[in-house]
Amino acid sequence: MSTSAPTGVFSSNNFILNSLKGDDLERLLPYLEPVELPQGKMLYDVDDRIRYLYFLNNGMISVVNVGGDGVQTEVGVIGREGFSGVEGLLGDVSSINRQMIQLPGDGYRARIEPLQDEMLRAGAFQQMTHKLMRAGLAQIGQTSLCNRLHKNEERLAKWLLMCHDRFDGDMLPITHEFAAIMLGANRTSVTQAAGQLQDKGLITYSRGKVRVTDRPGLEAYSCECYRKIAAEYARLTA
Amino acid sequence: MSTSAPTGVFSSNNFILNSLKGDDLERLLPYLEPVELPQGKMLYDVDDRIRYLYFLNNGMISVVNVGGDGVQTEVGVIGREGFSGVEGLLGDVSSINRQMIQLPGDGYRARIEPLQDEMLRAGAFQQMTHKLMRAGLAQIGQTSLCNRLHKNEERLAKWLLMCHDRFDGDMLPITHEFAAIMLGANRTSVTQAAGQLQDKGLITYSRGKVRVTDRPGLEAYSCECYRKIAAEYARLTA
DNA sequence: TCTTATATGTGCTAAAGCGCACATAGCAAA
DNA sequence: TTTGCTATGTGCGCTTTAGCACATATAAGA
Repeated sequence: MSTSAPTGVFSSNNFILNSLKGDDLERLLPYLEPVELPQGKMLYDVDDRIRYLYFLNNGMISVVNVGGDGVQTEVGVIGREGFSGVEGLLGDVSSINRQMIQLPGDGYRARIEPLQDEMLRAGAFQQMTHKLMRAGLAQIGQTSLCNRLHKNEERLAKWLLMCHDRFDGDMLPITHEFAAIMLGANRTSVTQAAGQLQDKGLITYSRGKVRVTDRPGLEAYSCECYRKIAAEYARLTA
Repeated sequence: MSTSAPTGVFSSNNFILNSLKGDDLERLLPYLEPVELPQGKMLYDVDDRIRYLYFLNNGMISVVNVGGDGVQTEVGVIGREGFSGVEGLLGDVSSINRQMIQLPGDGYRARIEPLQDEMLRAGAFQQMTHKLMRAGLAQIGQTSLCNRLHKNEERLAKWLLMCHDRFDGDMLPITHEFAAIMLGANRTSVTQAAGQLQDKGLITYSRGKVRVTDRPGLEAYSCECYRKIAAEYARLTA
């Protein structure tokens, strides 16, 4: 808290912060505060005013839409490849959806105001944000198709891969219950699907811990949506 | 073609063009060409280079994601409230998805280059585009949830309402077959759903013509997604 | 060790929707 | 009028998944 602004050499695992150099970075440094992000922490709920943007070094945010009767579905995820709260930079600071920490981690946060100013400059931050929105549009569109057309088992595989990409280690702290909420599916259906993935030797799990044991196999089994989304984000850093 | 650039008083039903005044408008006028948009015309296919942006006065574009095995689902629609090809303004001119004219109409098109320049200016066009992207993110997210959680009949109602909003008159040129593709559903399932909406007195249809006979009833029957999306776009012009 | 909360296993019924086959009906061109 | 194409109606079996209910197992804490 007290040593909020990193000085001198700055380093981060966040792809966006990492891509900034010179003045583009210098202007932001004073506003970056390190934060710990515990599992379950809600960054924004629907219609909340966005005050901070979060740049993760590790961990994963679930971006969730909420239906009229309280049902939810994840429409996208955010990890070190991006930052949360982009919509706050688009002329209105209210959050479109619910965003919460799905996998714990750490990163930096910055008040939204200096970043709004940055968006008015045709600089590196604006450019990266635009690219990120492009990838975000691709992700959310592909997820929409996936939600409609693919089976729970494939969607679970895809989702575990996306988690695995953004979290250090092979052991993911995830319960069937939570995965079900994210996938917009029934808990028993997820248990069914997870059981099948386990039978195929792709994962093992026990009481809230899912271990990815055969990453290539999981990729092969997942629907093409995983690859399409990953490819879109790979272009960000290419 | 020859009288491409409207001069003097300019008027359009397109909300974005309409919102521009003074210099912000003047800079674009030389690039605007009137276009007719016949049903079925493909504006961009996946990975196509985006050369023109389309500003509709009337009609509707379907934004469609395409799966590995050729299956498709609509992930969003565009009418006079926006313009097509926003992703071309985000650092890469390749199209993320397939975009085609679902309901015929007319409008203007402009080469992408002057609009890319415009995006580097903190002017009215950039501002409107940002707001539009915000609404687009909201639409596509809500559609994703809808695709996952709501029944075909509700989704059909929602889709017909979105068509109705963007097309002049109550008679929509739509076949069950085409609606099925857009909804990512079976043709027979759409026939089933359409039959039920007709039984309820909300629509009538025959051979590629769907007539909305009870608009308020259709709104009441549709899932909340319609209202949420409409509300988000209403903020654009508020 | 005992207790308790939570995570997972499993069995059942039912609904939704797919996928296919085939019938019929309306429209248009010859 | 005839022909043919396209749009819609309909029936049926099948898969997936929802939605329950309840059993069991594991971890954490008293």
